[in-house]
Amino acid sequence: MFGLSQGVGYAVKAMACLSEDGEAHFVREVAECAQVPPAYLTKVFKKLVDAGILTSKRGWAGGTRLACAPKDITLLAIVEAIDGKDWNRGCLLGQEFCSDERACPTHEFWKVERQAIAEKLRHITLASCIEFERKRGTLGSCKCAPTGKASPPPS
Amino acid sequence: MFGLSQGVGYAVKAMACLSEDGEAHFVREVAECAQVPPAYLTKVFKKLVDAGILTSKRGWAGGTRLACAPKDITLLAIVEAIDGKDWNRGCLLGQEFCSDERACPTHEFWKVERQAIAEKLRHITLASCIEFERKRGTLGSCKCAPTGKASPPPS
DNA sequence: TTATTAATTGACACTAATATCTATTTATAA
DNA sequence: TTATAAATAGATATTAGTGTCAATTAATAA
Repeated sequence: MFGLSQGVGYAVKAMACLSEDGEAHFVREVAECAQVPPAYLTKVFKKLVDAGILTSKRGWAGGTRLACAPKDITLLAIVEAIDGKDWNRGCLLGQEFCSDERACPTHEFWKVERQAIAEKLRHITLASCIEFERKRGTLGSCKCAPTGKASPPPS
Repeated sequence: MFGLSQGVGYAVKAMACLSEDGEAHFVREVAECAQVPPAYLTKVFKKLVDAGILTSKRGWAGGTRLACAPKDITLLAIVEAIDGKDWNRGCLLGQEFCSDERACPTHEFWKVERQAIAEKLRHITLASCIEFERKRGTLGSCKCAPTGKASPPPS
């Protein structure tokens, strides 16, 4: 009721896994590594691909990978890709006709706050999230880890 | 996706109408004045009554009124009544195991921000909302206005 | 006591976010 | 070319918030 969508949380966890080696990985592997619903993650990844944050390739030896370095992917970009550009628009109290000209009691406060939140998300990159995810302890032990890149099945 | 519930907005508008004269009014009158769905407003009012913010009386010449003066009703109390005490709990990025010990990149920032939001809502009272609602121009012309108290039908 | 009134209660739609499943499309190995 | 693999697309299920409706309960005038 107050915060970002579940999809954003899934995206952050999953992309932290992808950050490990910069290689392409299968959605099901990433989902297992990040412990998020695999089928739902395909929908989340689609939005990130459309936003140009991830790239994907179909078919044999396909997969999904980061479009650029983790330090160049901001949380704001991820949030906008998943929740839309208007994710933090609107009056805190939900008043339809709240504006600069006719301001609700929280208007000025909220204008500053939501801008601060957006700026914070703009300056935190995916790189910062890796350390957090590492503390989960699973990052190095799943197929997304450098030692287990998305290799085609043995021929 | 990012903000308070619709119910909070309805509550603020409706209680601003009730603030006009401090008298009891019928839900349907308040709903018309505030231009919110009447049937849904009964649900919202029920939560406010349970929280002790409104009082209600059934039957002939019944109605709903503020339990205390507008200046003594904070937005925080309204929000907690409608969205629950945990309305701003949890990690901004939705990470289940985010904590002081294992902090996500937004943890400290968000801890400060959400506290600031709660404090802001704690110090804004319903009295502050009346002026905003007055600018809508409808407050003085509906049955919630002082001249049109919830009078029993003419006998 | 009886009728009327309005809040209360519970059951039922509608919508968006979340979540799953199947079919299709695309890319590659063989 | 054929078979296979994996993303993509589309249909459907689930849940919570939103919203409506009808039956019930409580209060008061008569």
